[in-house]
Amino acid sequence: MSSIKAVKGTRDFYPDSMAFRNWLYAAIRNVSETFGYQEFEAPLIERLELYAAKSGEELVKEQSFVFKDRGGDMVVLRPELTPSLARMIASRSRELTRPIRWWSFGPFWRYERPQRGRSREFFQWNIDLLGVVSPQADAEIVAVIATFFKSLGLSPTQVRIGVNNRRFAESQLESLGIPNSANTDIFRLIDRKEKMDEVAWFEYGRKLNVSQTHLDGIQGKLKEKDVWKNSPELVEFFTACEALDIKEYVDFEPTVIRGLDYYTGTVFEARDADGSERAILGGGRYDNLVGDVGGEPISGVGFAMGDVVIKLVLEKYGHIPELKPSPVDILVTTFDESLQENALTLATEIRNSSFKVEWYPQASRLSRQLKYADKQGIPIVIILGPEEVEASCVTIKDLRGRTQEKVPKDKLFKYLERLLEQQNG
RNA sequence: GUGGCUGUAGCUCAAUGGGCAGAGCUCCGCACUGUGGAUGCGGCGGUUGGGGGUUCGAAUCCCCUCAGCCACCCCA
Repeated sequence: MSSIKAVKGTRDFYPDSMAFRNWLYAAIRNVSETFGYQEFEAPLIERLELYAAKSGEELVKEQSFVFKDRGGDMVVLRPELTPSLARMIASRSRELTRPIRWWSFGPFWRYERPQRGRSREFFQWNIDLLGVVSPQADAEIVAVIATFFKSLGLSPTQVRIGVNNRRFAESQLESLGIPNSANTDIFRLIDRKEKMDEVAWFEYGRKLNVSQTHLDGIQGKLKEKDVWKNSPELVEFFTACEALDIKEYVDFEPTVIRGLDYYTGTVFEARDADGSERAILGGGRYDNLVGDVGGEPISGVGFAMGDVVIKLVLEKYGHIPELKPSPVDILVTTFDESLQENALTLATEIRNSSFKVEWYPQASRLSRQLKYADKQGIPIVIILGPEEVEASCVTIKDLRGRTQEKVPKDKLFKYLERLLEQQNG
């Protein structure tokens, strides 16, 4: 038990969890690039003022790591990426070719009580499409999500993407005679609908000074799953989803509103289908964000996904593959002390032919070296003992099939190539 | 920030009502000096999260504190 503990809410990434993180990163990169998005990164600390403009007030005031630096400036460990993105876009807004498709994967911090699905330091995938305003653009971002799920083996019965539109929600409220000025509270109320039982929900509504008539009206509206057909914007959105072949993942969900204030149009979130975990990701369209930090207004649509909940969901459905700890495919054993140099030379030769090779760094018993290869998930072991040296060959053992063969040195590389192709194929 | 549950070996957990801190797994060694996730034997490993209190005696009871988990809040 070490006496110095890790900071609360942080996680140590030992090689096995690092392997998962990199696997997830690779899947994210793959999907992002499939749709033409370009990777970028922003600073991990920003000036406090950057978040003053928008973000939910609470996010910065209550839930961020804020410090005074040595020069006396207030800085924040970034709790989210969108303001940084907005700043970066704003400061080059004339020279960036539009549409802008950017994505990023990096660490974020929020000063909250850690619990299931939530830590104080987490990794987040952000992806945004800026400079184009259309339901089709919104649908593309949702298609990125669906494609991502598909690529991980998550089926439409396992995960769902709920979509709504804030402007449409506002018009629905107007039709009930609810003034726009009440929207912040009402949106919060709507956001809770699925999470509370009916009695508690009405109670909460009354606390917000919403009349019984309005509460009944809202409850009624939230039950109508087809009202989106009255919104041309949503109709176009769902038509685009069909063209993008993702409709099976997507629902109209009137209770999806999202917490952050800067969303203006389409909003969406993805959840585990049975709703037992917190939201996997959330996002939507924001119209004015870049203008708020001093650039020309540019509209965008995007989302953020944390690494914690998606991992829980993938674990739940058994979609995380066996990730082998070692990055190499080949282990060169050391037979005995006298052959140590031979082993080193052999490992170097193989490495120089651009294979990934690990050398066993001492002359332990052979069974021990084989056990090591097993545990590290290294599929191929090369044995170079006196017999092999005598015959100028090596023994290549394939741990996957429990087979082995003596291979002349001049045919070694071809043989290895063929073995490893089998693995990838 | 509020409330609840839990902290015992690297990990998972035991320890009758307060009476000698244990087991499994892991790790290391040996059986086994040319061949694997098996088996057997042995070994390493602990201020019982930390601090204080009650007691002849505390892993056990009480208080404080820290951490983890769960719910709220909020959200990825």
